[in-house]
Amino acid sequence: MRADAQRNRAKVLSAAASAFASGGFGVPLDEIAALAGVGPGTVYRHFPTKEALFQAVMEERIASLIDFASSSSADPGAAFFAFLGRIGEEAALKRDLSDAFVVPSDLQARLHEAFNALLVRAQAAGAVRRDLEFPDLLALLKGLLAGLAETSRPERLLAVVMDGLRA
Amino acid sequence: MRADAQRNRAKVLSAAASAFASGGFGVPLDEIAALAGVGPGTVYRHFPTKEALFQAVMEERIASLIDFASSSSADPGAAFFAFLGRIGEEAALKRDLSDAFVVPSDLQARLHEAFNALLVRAQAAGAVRRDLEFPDLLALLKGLLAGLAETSRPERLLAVVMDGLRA
DNA sequence: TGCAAACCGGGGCGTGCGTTCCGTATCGTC
DNA sequence: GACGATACGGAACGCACGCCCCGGTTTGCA
Repeated sequence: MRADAQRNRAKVLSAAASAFASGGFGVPLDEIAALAGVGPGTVYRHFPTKEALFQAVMEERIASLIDFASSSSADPGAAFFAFLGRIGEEAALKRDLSDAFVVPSDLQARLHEAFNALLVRAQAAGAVRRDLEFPDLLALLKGLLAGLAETSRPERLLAVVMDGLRA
Repeated sequence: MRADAQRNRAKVLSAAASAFASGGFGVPLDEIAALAGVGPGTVYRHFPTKEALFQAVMEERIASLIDFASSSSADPGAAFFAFLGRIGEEAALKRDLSDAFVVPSDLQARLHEAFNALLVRAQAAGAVRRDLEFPDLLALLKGLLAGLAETSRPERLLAVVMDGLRA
């Protein structure tokens, strides 16, 4: 790969990271290109589609989330709520995390899987109410994340939902 | 008003009601026109803008909601949760209710006001946790409504949030 | 029944977006 | 230093949407 191409790829990635973080997946691609000091065509040379760019940006963050979920503590309940808290923190700062649950990709699938595992174990341990299935939790989470992005005190929302989830 | 104009206005309103209910505010206006068996121009003859049409459709439903909130029972806590339940029921059936909280209009303002009053009284009565202000509740509700529209068991989500809201 | 006013339909405009194309500039090699 | 391959930029395309306009039709009153 040519040196300038490598440079531009990096610039695009970093511009996309900050643009997605503040505007979510919805930011126009032209805006990302402008922020990177590059034409839209250049973006498309490096990433075949907008979703691919989004996925590239989210890759390590999601992987880290999944790690966090997998390397959970012994207490399933604590692990579940810690994960929820972590997601909440991050979503309050960066708008793109909530889109990572919505925009389809294999990242999304892996994230769902990890989260589902946490839920099942927490329910088995009696820490989370049992009358809740994963799709319900997902719908709730999507809504919560959307709400987190537009309130000034995300901890409150998170606290409400967490309390509601306890068995 | 000419007879055919009256007929068309009614057809547009009823088509819009069903279109908004199943697709939310986002449904293309051309789709509503087609459903009414009418051209887009005709829709704009009767309603100056898409938002005006939406508002016309929601008018009585929102008014009924506000009535429900105002003519509340003696117990502030019960009134608050009954209102929440009512909203949840309706939002589970019709996707447009959640947009009524988002699309700006005087309906939106009146709805917010009524809901805020319920919250304040329920908190004063000790039925709802006090570490929550109206904007927080609103953000939570928006998210919840968005989630309700895409889950198969809306009662679960509603139950979680309600339990989380209790003092 | 005839005529003017009101209304209808759908084609068309402007906008914003994701995506593609291609003439031009840049890079790396001989 | 020159030449081929590679990458760049931004103009252009296709699409979807909200909204407007105008030629033709329908309506209701005289």
